Amino acid sequence: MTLYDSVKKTKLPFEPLQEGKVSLYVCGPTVYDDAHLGHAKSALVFDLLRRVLEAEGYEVTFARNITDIDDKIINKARDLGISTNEIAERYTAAYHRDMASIGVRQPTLEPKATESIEPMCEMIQNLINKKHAYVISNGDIYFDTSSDKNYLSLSNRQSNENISRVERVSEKRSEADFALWKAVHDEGVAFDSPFGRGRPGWHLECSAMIERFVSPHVGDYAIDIHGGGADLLFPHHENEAAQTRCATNHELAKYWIHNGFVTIDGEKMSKSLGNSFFLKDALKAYDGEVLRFYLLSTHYRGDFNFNEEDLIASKRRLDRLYRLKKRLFGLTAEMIDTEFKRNLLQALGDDLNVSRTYALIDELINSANEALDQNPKDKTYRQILLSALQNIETILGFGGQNPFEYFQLGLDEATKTKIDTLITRRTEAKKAKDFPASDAIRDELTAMGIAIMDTANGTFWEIRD
RNA sequence: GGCGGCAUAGCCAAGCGGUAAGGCAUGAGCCUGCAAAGCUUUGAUCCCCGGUUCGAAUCCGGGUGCCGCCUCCA
Repeated sequence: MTLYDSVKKTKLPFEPLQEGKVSLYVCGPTVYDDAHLGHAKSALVFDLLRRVLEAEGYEVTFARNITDIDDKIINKARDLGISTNEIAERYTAAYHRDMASIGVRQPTLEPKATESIEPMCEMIQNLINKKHAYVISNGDIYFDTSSDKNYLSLSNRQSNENISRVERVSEKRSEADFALWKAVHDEGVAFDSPFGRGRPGWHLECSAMIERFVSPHVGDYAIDIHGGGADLLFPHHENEAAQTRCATNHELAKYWIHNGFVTIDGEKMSKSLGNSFFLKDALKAYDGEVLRFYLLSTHYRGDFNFNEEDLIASKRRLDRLYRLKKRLFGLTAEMIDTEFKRNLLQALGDDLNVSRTYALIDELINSANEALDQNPKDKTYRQILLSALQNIETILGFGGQNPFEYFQLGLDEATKTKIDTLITRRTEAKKAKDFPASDAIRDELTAMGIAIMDTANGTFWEIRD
């Protein structure tokens, strides 16, 4: 397969460090608030990449960290009058719950910053020994960016001299130098270390965890693929890369993958604009699977402008998949190697070309409906179709629900019973050729937001949006 | 100011030099007691200007317009 490397700025054939194995690390959330649609998009992109790599036969080590200690967490804990642990646990659980609802699988490794202090200290010591880091009088430890001749090569910047001069620390050797360790002298949240009480810098966490928990330690790179949102390229990934390069003498990642932003009305979500859209709120209005299908529907590198019209159009597209699944209902899956699967992997293997992938699915649905109209009883063909749907479910993570329940989500049993009763009465009226009566019942159902469809196998119903 | 991305039918969106995928919406037809679902069908020369080429949405140059990073950020 090929992947677009956002550092080399070109699509490259993917060749893993180790035969048949892939190490993939993605920057996860800082757990101080609920996940928004941007977190969802990023998680979905790398969940898809992981599934595709697995479908290609790779053994994938997929790591996604949890930053569970950070100024934002500390501030929130102070505002709410509870401990940082409570905040971190609350939002870690929320993150897991929200991601599960859109079909994001748990990573194989999920290291937490607070449980990785020791490897971080080891890396700091290493950097100090190699003169890549220095301690200032208050105990803070900084990375010396001038000591890394490749600094800024990742983000392709010329110099960092024109950055804004907020919070000037006079003892820093260069404005570009960043903290590896921040000494804590009061009663604040801190960890014991060989450098005294303090807290680790954010950038350090990823480098140290990768080195300790993820890297297979073969070849010129720590891991195969490092991913994250496009806004992390600088300074976060630049700094990670520098730390790893200087501490270990190998580069951090062979491939860098960055996903585009989710925007609302064309603008990036941010606290200051007040246009954050939390995933949990989206889930109140839309099914998690529909959100997955929608958020995954355009290429991961481009920005994604979230809006309800497109989401509804997207849902209608997914509906077609489930209507086909209805037509196959009752068959037991019996996996057949399909040409469809090869086509699917070929499209996805081209830097996750989901547009082409979705088009393949649409074409499958179209040709399947046509063929089933012609020859509804072709058992072999039906098995092939079912296998294809199974492939979609495994690789793309949607289409796995019971097709009847998919169209009936959110309705209580009493309503469902009422609908069934009305349909039974209508069927009787139809049998008696009492069409005014049967149409009146259909109007009643329509008013309830229910659409019905008569088929050879009986009358089915769906919720209309 | 520095760096980067994007601009394709009403909307979303592929395309990576050889004559514009797919979906949603719309109009028409088939099917249906009538519908729904399904099927068929309807529509763009690709932001503008110049260049390279037998040939460009695709390459080069110059514009215009959006967006992002450079501060915590998926």
